[in-house]
Amino acid sequence: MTQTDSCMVEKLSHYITLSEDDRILLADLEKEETPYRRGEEIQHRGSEARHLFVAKRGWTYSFRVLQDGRRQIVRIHHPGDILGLGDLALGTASLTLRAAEDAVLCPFPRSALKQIFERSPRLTALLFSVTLREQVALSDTLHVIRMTARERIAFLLLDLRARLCITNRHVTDTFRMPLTQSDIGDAVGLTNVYVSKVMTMLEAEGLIRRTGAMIRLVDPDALRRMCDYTDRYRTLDIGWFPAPVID
Amino acid sequence: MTQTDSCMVEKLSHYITLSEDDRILLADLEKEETPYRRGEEIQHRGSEARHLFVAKRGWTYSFRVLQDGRRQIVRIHHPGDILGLGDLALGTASLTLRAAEDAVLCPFPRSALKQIFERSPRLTALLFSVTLREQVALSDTLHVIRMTARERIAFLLLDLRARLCITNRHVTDTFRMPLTQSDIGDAVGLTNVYVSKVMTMLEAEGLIRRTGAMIRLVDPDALRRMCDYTDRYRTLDIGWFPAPVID
DNA sequence: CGAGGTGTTGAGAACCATCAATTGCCGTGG
DNA sequence: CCACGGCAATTGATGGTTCTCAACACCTCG
Repeated sequence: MTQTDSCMVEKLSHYITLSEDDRILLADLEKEETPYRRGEEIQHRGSEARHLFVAKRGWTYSFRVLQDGRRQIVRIHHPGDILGLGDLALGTASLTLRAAEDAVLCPFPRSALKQIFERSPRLTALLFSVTLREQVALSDTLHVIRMTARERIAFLLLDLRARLCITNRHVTDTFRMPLTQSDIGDAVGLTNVYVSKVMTMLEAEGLIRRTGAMIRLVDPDALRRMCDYTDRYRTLDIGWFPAPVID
Repeated sequence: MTQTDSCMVEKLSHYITLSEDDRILLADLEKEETPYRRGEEIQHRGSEARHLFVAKRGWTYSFRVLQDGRRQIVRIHHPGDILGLGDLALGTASLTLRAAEDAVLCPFPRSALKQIFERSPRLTALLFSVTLREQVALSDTLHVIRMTARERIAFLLLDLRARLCITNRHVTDTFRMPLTQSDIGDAVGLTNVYVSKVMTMLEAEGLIRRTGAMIRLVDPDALRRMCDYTDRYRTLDIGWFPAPVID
């Protein structure tokens, strides 16, 4: 039972040692499973945000449609992420959530968070920190969206890789990319046409290598210098956390 | 002593009734005061984020410098805001913090948060929610930065007004704007030159009116339609909050 | 009175968008 | 097995929004 079959627990254990009670609280979030097909809408902007989700399998993303029809993808979600937290403060979904490929999510009610807040200050602090880091990631996106197209693409690739490394330690420089070029464009503020042109250029320059749905960062250091990338996911400052509750 | 002389307490009281212990916990954050001069740097990106701040007087902003020297202002802070929360997860400041005008901040150590997490789940939930809303605000910024220059400026003005309304109920359509046009440009991804051109246009069209440092939104509805603005600050969903602790 | 910051205005250039056409791939159905 | 449709990616020509550079007016403050 202490065996980890949840990528969320695995992801969180990367930062602190979870108590038995913490694991029980977290297991509660993954009781239920719902599958979604590629392209399917999971939650619509404006709808009541009744529950949150733990991502179990497959990539998903949150986006918003501009008045002229273009999309802005705000965040790409991976297995182990908690989805819909941002809307907790509003009660209404501020973004539309969609499956980028076939995916499985675990919906859970908001009251489950109440349990966590009341029973484990330490786990609460961890969830708080993870949320804060998402915020930093958003401000990074805001920063990179003002750079040139090349730099934006480089940033996106490095960031995806860094995030995949947390749950999957043996991800090094090659990973699977289930997003279309339109998705990529909507994430960094470019058209699919220009994404194609830039990626073709990057490949011609020997910085990346594409084979099917796999992508390889041939020269990650060059990419990093290009867009001034810093990995936000490797560590988390837990110095200020409350001590574990003594049972 | 229950008299509110803190704009942070006033801001938070806008959403829930604070217990006596909550007020004590919050008062602890504002024990110390530090003044800053207009343009002065409060915290530098990369430095150790030793403490957080409560903004007491004056506008400040967090920004990051691009490789070519341009700035991206990520967030504009008003009195009553808590500054530096985002960096709590990293231990290092991810953004530089600067005073947009003469300002007074209250620095407090991270351990003060530990107190709050341990003693008041309800106040913790409130701080968590306020943070989540900042996150939504950031995703709004990401959204608006893909629109045209006119729309970006309209959004910024509406957003500033909505935020000022929380602490200052009688702010209606006229408010003081201490930011330079360079600041405004850096906040929404434009040059000071273009900000000037757009604002001159907006004024010629009768949408806004400038007199000195004051700005008046003459036709807020037209501005709202223009950039699809929604006010995030009026309410907060507190339905899931833990119950107050019984003393 | 001079200096520096702030805002305004104009001319030209750049980056990326838009539009359009083509290729390749895959799953579907005849 | 092949024809077909649709999606994804590619490539080229043209154009627009905003940037860059530059000059000037205004105000405040030393």
